[in-house]
Amino acid sequence: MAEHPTDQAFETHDHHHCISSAMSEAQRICHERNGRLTKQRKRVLELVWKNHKPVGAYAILEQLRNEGFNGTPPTVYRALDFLLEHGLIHRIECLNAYTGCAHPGNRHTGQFLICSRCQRVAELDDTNINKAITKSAQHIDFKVNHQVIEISGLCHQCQEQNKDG
Amino acid sequence: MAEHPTDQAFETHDHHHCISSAMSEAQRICHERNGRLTKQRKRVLELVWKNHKPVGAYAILEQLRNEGFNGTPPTVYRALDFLLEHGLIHRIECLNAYTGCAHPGNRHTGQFLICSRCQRVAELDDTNINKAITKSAQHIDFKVNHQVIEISGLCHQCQEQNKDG
DNA sequence: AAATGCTATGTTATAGTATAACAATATTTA
DNA sequence: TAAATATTGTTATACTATAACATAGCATTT
Repeated sequence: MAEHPTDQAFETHDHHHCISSAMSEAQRICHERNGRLTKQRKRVLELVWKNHKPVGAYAILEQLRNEGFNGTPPTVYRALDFLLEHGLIHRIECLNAYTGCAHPGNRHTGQFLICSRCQRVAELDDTNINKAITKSAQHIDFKVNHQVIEISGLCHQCQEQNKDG
Repeated sequence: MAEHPTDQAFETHDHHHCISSAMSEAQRICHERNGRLTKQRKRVLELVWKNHKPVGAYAILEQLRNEGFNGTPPTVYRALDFLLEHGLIHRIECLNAYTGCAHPGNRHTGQFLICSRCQRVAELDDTNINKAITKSAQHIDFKVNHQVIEISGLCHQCQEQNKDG
């Protein structure tokens, strides 16, 4: 866990690599934990990883239907629940949407920078933020279980483009 | 803004004081800004302040109806929007619920400790958390606009009571 | 007071997000 | 194979939020 772990989501990068790496990681993790990455779950994970923009459950549903999968809300929510449980995706509360986990393995809570212009989300895991929160919680003897940290604003690229437009 | 501003929400306290202080602050702020704290808006604010547990829009709606107010969703959401705009309440994203702002005045973003056992929420405004986030965002040139920081867990009192029960 | 413009509320309908409950099927284990 | 477990199918419904347009209230000017 770096002090300032720059996520590449806001930079130009080969996203195919993100996807394939996420998928093979998912395979590995599920195997390790005896979780079954079924066809539908796998496809939902791929759709979530399509890009770095969080995607809503009903958008996933529509995609699945287009592809001939069975599609009703429970199908999608079950797959999402599975993926959440195994730490393969995160839910972005302020968007009611889901995004691929950048560092899957065990269920953890991330910190998210959300660009309100391009919709991309970068996942951080900044030690200093975690420390500050832990310290503040300890101070009033609050036992932390889960964190939602979602920072909205403008990524570097979108700040530049706003100057142009 | 203290370094560890202990909010009293998790401590036993005279909540009538919270309410009356919140209401008079609201009056003052609205007057200052030429915002109209109408009868309905005022009543919604009171209901939000009923205790330190965030309350959903439809729970407010039901209360209003019981009291003979006109009640449809837009009525409630409009009141909530007004109160949010004037920094008198906060929305808790992970609960889809609303809670009174502990330090009203200008629209700001708080940090919330949410007890998953007693449902009470304490609002913090911890300098170190803010600093850590600012620093992390600056590092990748991300321009922060809004923060959602919601920490779920157990408050001191509920940790104790879990040992008993 | 009447006319005007603005703010707030009323009203109906609908969009968007998520889960309950039970049936059927597939997979693993005994 | 039978029993147990996990996954998926299916229908219905709950919960959260907003769009769109009509009406009413208040403030300012004339």
